[in-house]
Amino acid sequence: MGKPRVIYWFRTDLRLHDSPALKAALDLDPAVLWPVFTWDPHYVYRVKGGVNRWQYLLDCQNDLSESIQKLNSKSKLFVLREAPQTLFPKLFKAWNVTHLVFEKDTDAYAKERDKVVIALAEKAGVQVITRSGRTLWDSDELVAKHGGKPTMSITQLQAAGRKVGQIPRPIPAPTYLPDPGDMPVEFEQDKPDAEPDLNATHRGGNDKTYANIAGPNGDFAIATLQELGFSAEEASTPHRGGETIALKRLQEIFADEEYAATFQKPKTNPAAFEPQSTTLLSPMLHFGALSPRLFYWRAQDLVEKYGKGASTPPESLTGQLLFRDMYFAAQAAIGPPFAQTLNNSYCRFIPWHLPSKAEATDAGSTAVSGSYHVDSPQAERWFRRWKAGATGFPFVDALMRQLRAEGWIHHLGRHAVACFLTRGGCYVHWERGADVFEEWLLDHEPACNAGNWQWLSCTAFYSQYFRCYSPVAFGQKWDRKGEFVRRWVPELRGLDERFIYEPWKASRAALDKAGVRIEGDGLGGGEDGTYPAPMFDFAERRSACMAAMKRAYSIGLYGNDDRVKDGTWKELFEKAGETEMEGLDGGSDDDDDGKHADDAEYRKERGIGAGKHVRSQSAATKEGPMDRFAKKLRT
DNA sequence: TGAGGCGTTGCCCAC
DNA sequence: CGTGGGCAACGCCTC
Repeated sequence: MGKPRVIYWFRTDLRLHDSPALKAALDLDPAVLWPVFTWDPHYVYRVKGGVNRWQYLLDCQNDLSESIQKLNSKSKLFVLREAPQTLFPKLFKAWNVTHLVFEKDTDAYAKERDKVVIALAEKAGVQVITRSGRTLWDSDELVAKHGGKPTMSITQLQAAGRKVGQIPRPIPAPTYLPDPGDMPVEFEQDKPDAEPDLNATHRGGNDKTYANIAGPNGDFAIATLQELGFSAEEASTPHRGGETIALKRLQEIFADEEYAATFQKPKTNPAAFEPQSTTLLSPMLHFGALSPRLFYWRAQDLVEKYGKGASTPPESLTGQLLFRDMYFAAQAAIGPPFAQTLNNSYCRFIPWHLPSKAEATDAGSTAVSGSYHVDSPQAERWFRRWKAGATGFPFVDALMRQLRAEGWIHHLGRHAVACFLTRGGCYVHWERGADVFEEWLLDHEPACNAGNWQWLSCTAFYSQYFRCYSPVAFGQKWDRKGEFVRRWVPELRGLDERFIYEPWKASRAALDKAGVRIEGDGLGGGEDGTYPAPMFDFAERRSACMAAMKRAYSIGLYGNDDRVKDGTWKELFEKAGETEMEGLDGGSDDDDDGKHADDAEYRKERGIGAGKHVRSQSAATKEGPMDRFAKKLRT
């Protein structure tokens, strides 16, 4: 028996420091080691993500590859363009591989994929070694110590964590890497099915990802945005990825000992920009360019040194990392339904507008499909305006525009827009908002995204729905002068600070002076110099939503309830006098364009009469309530 | 056991 | 400018 010939498979651990899996690979004392990344078509085609996130991923890969080359000039990150499920059996044979080593992944798809790859490796006589490294503790161990149940609060997470044991200290980056072996790829390439391509709109149709298994030049190079079919010019974020930047940023954060030791998340400013008030390290954690345990111990050691006056979990820096582990462990226990309401026994059923369509899965259960019912044309329009940053509420619009442009907004900003879309304004399903965040956030982490949307919509983790973010007051609390709004909603730049959060209250003279007209719905590229009136009366929507939440809580259904699946939930809500619910929204201020062909079918399927409009607000005219409100205030 | 206190991050107004 | 109570009142944990 010769020395091991090892493939180290990089996935969501694009770093050299503190990698338990990489250490395990090197502990084998390999004769050869191939650092490999495979383009998995699931992420290329089936997970929606804008250009900014692809750029960030490539940043991380490029930086890692350079770091590998510094350790061994013969090596680098070798990128292969094929699905791992078909590629690895061929590589095992062609490269005469003895071991496959990788860091455990935690997401639903990745777990299934890895199960397949492990089975294929065993069949080929290749030994598989995996290590946990994505979280502070192994999520499966946390669940086991928590009685097999999801961790639904930070105290539960901490209790489970104490039972698992101390968070491991970070492992230093390796100081050497073995040479890679030969890399023949004279086998047939299995090309994936490129349809459906959820990123087609971002990609522009020039995708060449799978043209050549070893890349355009046959040298296993990191892909370019161009090769993946994206236009580099469309990348609009200033945030760039990579382990080198992550470690530098970590140094900077901890160089300011007072900032790091006394950090209290709820007291950081969501309207701060240049510089932002938090660490910007969440995307680095997502791509594995930064180890959460390195971050944790830097913070914890500092807090102990700092002594009195240091902040504590859950508000402190370490607290933020604990929340991340809480969501990962909740996801580990609940499984795929964690990302949805349906079949999720920990998620309340609320009859939000724009509910997901369900489809049967192989397992015979049902899962959400990504598309949704347009039960209310009005809610659909509110949702589109929310996504476009054209709600007419400047603070919400600024946040949504920053999110689209930069792929990052402050955590409290996420709270404000999430509350607004769901329980505190539009009464639109949290899964719609989660879809948008998935597409735009650089740090999109399925577990954290689903968990936070459930939190903010008061469907799980949190239940104080009467605490509602105001799109006006919340922004004002942090940024009285409206600098953040001016940065992202330039059409309002010249407006007096008395009106910057409520332009509908400005006089004609004040609007003229600022060079802005309150006009249109902000969709379809509106005219220059206009900004829309608010799309509804917030106070009215706030109380309608709160009353609806109260009824939904008293009815008390959860996502796994049979009545949720068979549609009989509707009777319960009608009996309770609910009007703010899917299928019962008149949406009468909207002349629907008939694009939503499923409407009629959906109403029929759920037994909802098309003419049964029982909205309390008087929206019988084309003029929305806010228009009247604005007029009243202007005169 | 039932009551009381607390929970990462609300708003508004009085003082 | 900071603080504290009311708002209307959830679920969970503790005593």
